[in-house]
Amino acid sequence: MDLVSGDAATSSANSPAVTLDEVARVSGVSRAAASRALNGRDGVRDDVRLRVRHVAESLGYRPNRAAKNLASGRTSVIGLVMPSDELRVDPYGASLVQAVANAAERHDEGLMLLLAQNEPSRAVADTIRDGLIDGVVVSAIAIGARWVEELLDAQVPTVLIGAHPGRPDVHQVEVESHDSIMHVVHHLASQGCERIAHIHGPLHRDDARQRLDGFRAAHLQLGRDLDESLVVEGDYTRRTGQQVTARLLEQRPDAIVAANDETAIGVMQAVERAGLSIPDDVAVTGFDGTAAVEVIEPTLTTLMQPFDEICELAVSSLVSILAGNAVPLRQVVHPTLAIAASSSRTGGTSP
Amino acid sequence: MDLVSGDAATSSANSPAVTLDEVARVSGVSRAAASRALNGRDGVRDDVRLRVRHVAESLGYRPNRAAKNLASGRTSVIGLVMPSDELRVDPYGASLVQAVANAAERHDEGLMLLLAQNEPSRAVADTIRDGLIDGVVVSAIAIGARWVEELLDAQVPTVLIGAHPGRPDVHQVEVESHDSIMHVVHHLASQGCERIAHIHGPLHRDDARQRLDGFRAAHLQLGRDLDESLVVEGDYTRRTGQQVTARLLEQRPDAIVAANDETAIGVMQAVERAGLSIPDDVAVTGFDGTAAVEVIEPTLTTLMQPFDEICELAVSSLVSILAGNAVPLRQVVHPTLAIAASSSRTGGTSP
DNA sequence: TGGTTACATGGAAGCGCTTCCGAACGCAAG
DNA sequence: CTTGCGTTCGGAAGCGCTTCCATGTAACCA
Repeated sequence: MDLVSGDAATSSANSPAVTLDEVARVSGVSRAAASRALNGRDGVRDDVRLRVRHVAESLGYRPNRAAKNLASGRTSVIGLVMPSDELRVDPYGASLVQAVANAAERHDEGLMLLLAQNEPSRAVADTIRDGLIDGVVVSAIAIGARWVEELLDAQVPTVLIGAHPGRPDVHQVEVESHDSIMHVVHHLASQGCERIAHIHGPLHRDDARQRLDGFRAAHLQLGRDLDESLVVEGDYTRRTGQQVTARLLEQRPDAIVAANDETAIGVMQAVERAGLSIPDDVAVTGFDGTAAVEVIEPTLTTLMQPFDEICELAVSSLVSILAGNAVPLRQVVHPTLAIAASSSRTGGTSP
Repeated sequence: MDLVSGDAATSSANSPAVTLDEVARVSGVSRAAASRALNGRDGVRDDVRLRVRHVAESLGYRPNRAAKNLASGRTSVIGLVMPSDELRVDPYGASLVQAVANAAERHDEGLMLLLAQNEPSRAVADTIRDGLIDGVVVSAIAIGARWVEELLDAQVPTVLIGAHPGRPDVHQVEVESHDSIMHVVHHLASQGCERIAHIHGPLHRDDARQRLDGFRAAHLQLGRDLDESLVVEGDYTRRTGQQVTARLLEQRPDAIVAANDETAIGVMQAVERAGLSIPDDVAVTGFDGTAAVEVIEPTLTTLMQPFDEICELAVSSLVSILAGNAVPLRQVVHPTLAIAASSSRTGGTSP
């Protein structure tokens, strides 16, 4: 087996790397002025700024991040914190990572992945203290875990993706759930569904509670009595969705509103296994709009989370906070109801 | 609840951060000596080193990464490069990210996510030149794309996850595919399967070709003539697996070896839709062992990639390369055949 | 015209760390 | 008692950047 000696220690350097000094010299100004010109600080005449910028570009100048960081105390790197498993287990996590990565890139911020295992708050806090990152975006999936609370207490600039009413002091970007689920129930009703069931998420999570409340509210609005045996608990996983549905079917629901897509997929599997047809025997809806729903059959009616919008908002808020600007603590984003085959009965009223 | 548990070690924003100077002063040595002591460089007596280390710990000293980086030219952060979509679309990508993140943490390296969109080689190269990261792990998924080739040419310390025979000059960690697929075919034969089909991946990828070759080799070994109409092309996606299978079933295969799990899941859907039973009418096997297979029914026989091992190897190799050590260019890791319901016929010989 | 304000500019002081290099020391050999 | 060598140590020079501050210049009003 052939070896290669790692002479790579000099990694970055094939060319000698242009420094700010050079840019300044070529531009005929001081390093201080050049710095100001390039960073949009004022104290530089416009023509000088333009000249410096032009020189920088033509020289292919790229500021050394480490130096910048050391001098300014800012890294232009943000962290994304989420439970280690989530990424692998739920497509929601993957969608989130991707969207946050894109948003970060758009804002010219690096993205460091901080997968939280057992006692991550310490690791994250350390990472920040070490000067590696400026702040973090924390996935809602983690909300409720003790380490998240610790992290929030740790004085680290943070934006939460997901609602966390227990911590109104922390910036959060949340997805409207209550009215959205109401909307879904109304849609199902319009399809002629009469016994609409709901598999909710773990109720210590606010999103789960919102969805359940919305489900109830819709029944109230429709003037229907809700059969409580049609409301059961899931845990956002496919497997549980499947198991719970097996039992739930005994209650003869003609529609099942799942709290998320993974659950919905489990529901569909269980329904089909029971020999019932979707949507005619049982309509099914989800929540999230992850890639998983694109490949399921029949296509799943779901509330599409605007991942890009959410993450863009989270990242831009964080950037704003880091810049010292005021940012609303709570920002709400609305999902889109994507009606597909799993809830479209031939006899139903189209919305 | 209480994060600020006493020691100055914990609070991040409040206390002024312990510097090397302080550690040195308290230890009664120069900053130079302290640096050497803490970094394991020699030129320090053992007792001094011990003392300094002890002081550093008791003070809760954490070196400022930016300063370290600026002075040393090393960042202790590595990048993970993969196509932007892959993370969202294929659980393989998610598994990989998670495993790499864990491996990086184990090696005390930060992990920066570099999701490649259109023209990322430039972005990645820039990121490195800016001094943000030392090297990259590149997902095989991207192999073949032009930007990868550019990246590989860019003198960036790189380890590829996946085989890339076209670039024997680049470090790569690959999963053995050829013999593994042979193994699968033999297993299917032992279950009484006689018309074994294969849906391979895009043949510009080496893993796809390896698997196809292994498939053929197994038939040779079994002394069987392979009906070429049983070999069809997929693209590693679920949807295509489904579409291709619909047609493939006309050839009356009694087993389908899919090139990866996503394809296999598509296959299973198509087979069930055709009213055939798995495994008795058609046995199905996959390749990867992502989380997706855990929730599919019937459980899928698959070759489990040792994600942790692969990524550990990739990261430790990269770290080694960065340290200037020699590392084998090609390292091969073996998957495990996990036999499950999708290929276990009641009449078959158990392995 | 003088006196003020307003702004543009460059010198220089760091940011916290690594590392080169010469000083100091100890010790064996000559 | 010297010489020479190996080792341990501290001084100091940066790494490339930001930013404070003193200086210089032009523009303004009275």
